[in-house]
Amino acid sequence: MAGKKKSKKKKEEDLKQKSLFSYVESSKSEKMGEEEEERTLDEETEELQDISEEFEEDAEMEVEVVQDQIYGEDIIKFKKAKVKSPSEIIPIPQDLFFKGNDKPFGLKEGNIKLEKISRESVTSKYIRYLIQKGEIVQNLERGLLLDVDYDGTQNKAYCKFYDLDTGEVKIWIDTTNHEPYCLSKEPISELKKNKELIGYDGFQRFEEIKRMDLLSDKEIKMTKIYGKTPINIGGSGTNIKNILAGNDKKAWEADIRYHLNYIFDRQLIPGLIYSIENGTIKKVKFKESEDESKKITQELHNLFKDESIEIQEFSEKFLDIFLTPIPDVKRMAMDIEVNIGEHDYRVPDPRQAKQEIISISFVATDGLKRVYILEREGFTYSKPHKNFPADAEVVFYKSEKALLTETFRILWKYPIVITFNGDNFDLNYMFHRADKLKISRDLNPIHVKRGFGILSKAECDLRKGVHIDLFNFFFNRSISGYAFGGAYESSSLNAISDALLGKEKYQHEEEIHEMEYNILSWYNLKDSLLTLELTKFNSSLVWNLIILLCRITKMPIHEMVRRQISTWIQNIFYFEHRRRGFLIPRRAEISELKKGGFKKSVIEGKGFQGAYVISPVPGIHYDVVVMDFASLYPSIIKEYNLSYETVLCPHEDCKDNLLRNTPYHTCTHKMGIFAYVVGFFRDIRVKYFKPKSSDKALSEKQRNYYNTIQQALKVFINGSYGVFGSQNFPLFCLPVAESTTSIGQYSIKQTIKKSEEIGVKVLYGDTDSVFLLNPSKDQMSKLSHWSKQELDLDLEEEKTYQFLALSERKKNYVGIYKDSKYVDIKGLVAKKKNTPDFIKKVFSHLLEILKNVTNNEEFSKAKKEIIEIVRDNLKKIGKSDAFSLEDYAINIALQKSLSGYDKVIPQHVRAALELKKATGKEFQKGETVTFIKTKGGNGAKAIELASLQDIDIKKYKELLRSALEQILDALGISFDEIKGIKKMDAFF
DNA sequence: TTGCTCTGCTTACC
DNA sequence: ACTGGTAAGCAGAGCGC
Repeated sequence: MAGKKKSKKKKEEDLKQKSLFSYVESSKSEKMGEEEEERTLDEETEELQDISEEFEEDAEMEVEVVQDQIYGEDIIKFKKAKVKSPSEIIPIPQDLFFKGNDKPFGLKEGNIKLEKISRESVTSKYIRYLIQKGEIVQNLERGLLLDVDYDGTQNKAYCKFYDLDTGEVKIWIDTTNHEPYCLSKEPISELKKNKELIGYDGFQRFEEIKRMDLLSDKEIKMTKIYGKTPINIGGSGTNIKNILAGNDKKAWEADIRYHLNYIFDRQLIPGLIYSIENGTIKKVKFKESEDESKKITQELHNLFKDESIEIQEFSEKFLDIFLTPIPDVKRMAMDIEVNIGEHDYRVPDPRQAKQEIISISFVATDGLKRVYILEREGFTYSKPHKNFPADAEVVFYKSEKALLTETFRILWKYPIVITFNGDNFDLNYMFHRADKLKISRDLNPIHVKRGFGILSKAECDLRKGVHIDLFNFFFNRSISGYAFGGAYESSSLNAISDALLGKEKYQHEEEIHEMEYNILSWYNLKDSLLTLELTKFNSSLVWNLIILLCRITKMPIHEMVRRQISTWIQNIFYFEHRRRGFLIPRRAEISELKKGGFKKSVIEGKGFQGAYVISPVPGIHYDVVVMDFASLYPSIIKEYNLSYETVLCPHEDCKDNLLRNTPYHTCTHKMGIFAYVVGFFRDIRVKYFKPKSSDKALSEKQRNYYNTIQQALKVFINGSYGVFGSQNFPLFCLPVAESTTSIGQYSIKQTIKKSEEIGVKVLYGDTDSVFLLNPSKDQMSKLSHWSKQELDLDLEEEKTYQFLALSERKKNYVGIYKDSKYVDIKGLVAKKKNTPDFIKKVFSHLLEILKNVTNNEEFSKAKKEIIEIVRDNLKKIGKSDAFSLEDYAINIALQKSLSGYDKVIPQHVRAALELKKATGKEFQKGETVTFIKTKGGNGAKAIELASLQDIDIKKYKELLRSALEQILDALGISFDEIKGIKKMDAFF
């Protein structure tokens, strides 16, 4: 137990003030007891944690107690349930069975007759049904805008609003007569000569308009070419874009999907609140009259009063996305279990939907807790599992068709449905399974869309409600990395709920298909409980984050949760272009005008040169202060006015306004679009929401909310530079990326120079930081002031190490914080997740000893101990009583699919292939293979197939040696000296 | 077979 | 549809001896 606790604690430190998670952890204990719901759930987990107790009463289970080698805990493993003789089988009580329900639902409700339209999407049909029923919303007081999409049958955009007064989803169809279009720089008179265009069936009409062309910094006349449908603009096959291209003419803004275009033109902000009056939508202004919001508005106005007019104007326009309170909504989580055959390790294919669905659970914010279970032969009824909540119900079904039909009834009812991996599994599976079971499509609430791109992952939406697949959201690299600070290592429900909620899934040894009803129902319900809880914990932090991200990105919820940072940022900038009447440039326009490439990258094959890493001064250092530039790249982008239109701008008088350390100049007339958008996000976060998030004068709930905003902003601030530097970003501009990093290099190099000038030794630094040897307060403030003055950047004190061990390796060090004594390990092999546990254990042992070192005398003492430990452990490798098989396990992720390895076949791939052959287990891209290094054969064996005798002792000794060498190096201990006793004596 | 270099692959840091 | 570059370290592959 001790070991586990420690690792948790380290994590906390790591994340301090870096993630939402840190906030979660610290606030959890205070909060308990405050909220009724939270408490019951926590109690449940308490009970859950004691699994041993839980199963002592269960006579059918054979319990095996194993000493866990990693944490020294007693882990209980369950053996398969014993096979029962038929006489033991207890029937399910009749009153627990589903009793039938004839009430019509879905499109069957209301006796509406709809004509058939071929190739119509299921959602389009539903919208026709609503139209005929007169249920398209015309009046709505307060609706949270969740989704915007395009309906092919009506050829119009439509919106899904969550009615805050009734908790229902209301669908509204565009009443503004918005039409699909693209732009051309040709005048109408020229375009009229294009017979192909004029004669094209999808062509509608021309309109002369004006746009600001940022690249030339001129307002230009353009022609808006309207098409009949979005497909006529830039779909596949013949369309206006292609007709223009065929005539050597170019189309602008033709590749933007219609519903996004609609959002841009109408300046809709998903996640904000709208009213509808006689079919017309209007944004509901947040109540400025309230004292609190008045105060905040005033504070924010003051904050930006000295900034550029671009930033002031932008902030004016978008303050309400942060200030409008986020309503909590009614929502339901669900999860299904299917009957996977014995020894079948493959994930069932949702499109085939071959296996029967045996259990479905529902948990909702309105208190619903329910499991539908299919009656199957050979399974025994018993009273509910001990931890099964008293307020949850179980309903048994004799037929799978009835079970699924009743599930659909529930799905139509809830406005928001939360799943974990519902896109690729649950919803997808149910949709196809329903077809197989011949359940009418009119009852089926699910809309399966083929995803875009080569991978073409499925996207499952609801015809009426809104589906949020949390897997998608948590899997998002920016969310896991920036918002949650890497708190969870894999994007499994188990890992995420463990990390964020401190709760785990129900652990099971038996296969799902052989679980008794009581186990199955609890297992199934637990998943839904966790899934819903993930959106509810910490005052609905995740839900708030989702809505906030919709507001910032201006993306409909269904799209926001499924796209990555690059699409988010792209959308923000497209929206902003349209808002200000700027023409969205074509990718090629930028790259032809602004070629760049003045310096090669350090690593071959990379697009441009990146950051500078200072060579460390090896050895032991005491009292090392780390100073770093606060969000270096975003600051540079703002302060140096970097944007695709400002860098290498066309103005003659800007040409001598050279950017430091680059051959490029930047604009002196206007602030660039990248610069003011990123600048605004950065400023409002650093100067306002971040301080507010830890302002003790505020209530915890308020701080919580500010923290969520602050984290959401961080996602964009940290992600923006990476996106700007990506060739795939449509506004990519190489000189912008190069200038950002080049100015960064300049800044850190100048800082080293300056430090040395004022007599401070720089020991190390990476990208945006300098490690200073025992600087005085005065020296530090001197540096800070100098940086603000000379570089326009904030250089701040970040942390102090009482002890720092550097080797000659970059990105590798061990330091101990001065105040908290927290051990900060960077880069060392022992920290990597592919390092065997036994090495990590030895390593942490060494660190325990180093923890107390504050001077050289203590250090010599520690040295002796360390040598003993290392020698001792080297001997232990391979001894049967020393380490377990799991201790030797190496975890390596597959970066590609198994078949993608054509050049070399690494160990983990060989192990995976062997396991696949032996058991049929398929490994997907991104999955982690756990294997052991073995003597002979493959050199590697999946842990499932290996035993302790197989391990390659020599290899493991070698691994331990090299892992420890990294730290021993810095401590001035050579490995040979540890091995030889004679030399050891000489050493001391 | 051994030693060496180069490259592929994975994971870390910022 | 897809955020960036820099660095370390292991292991496979190829090659000359």
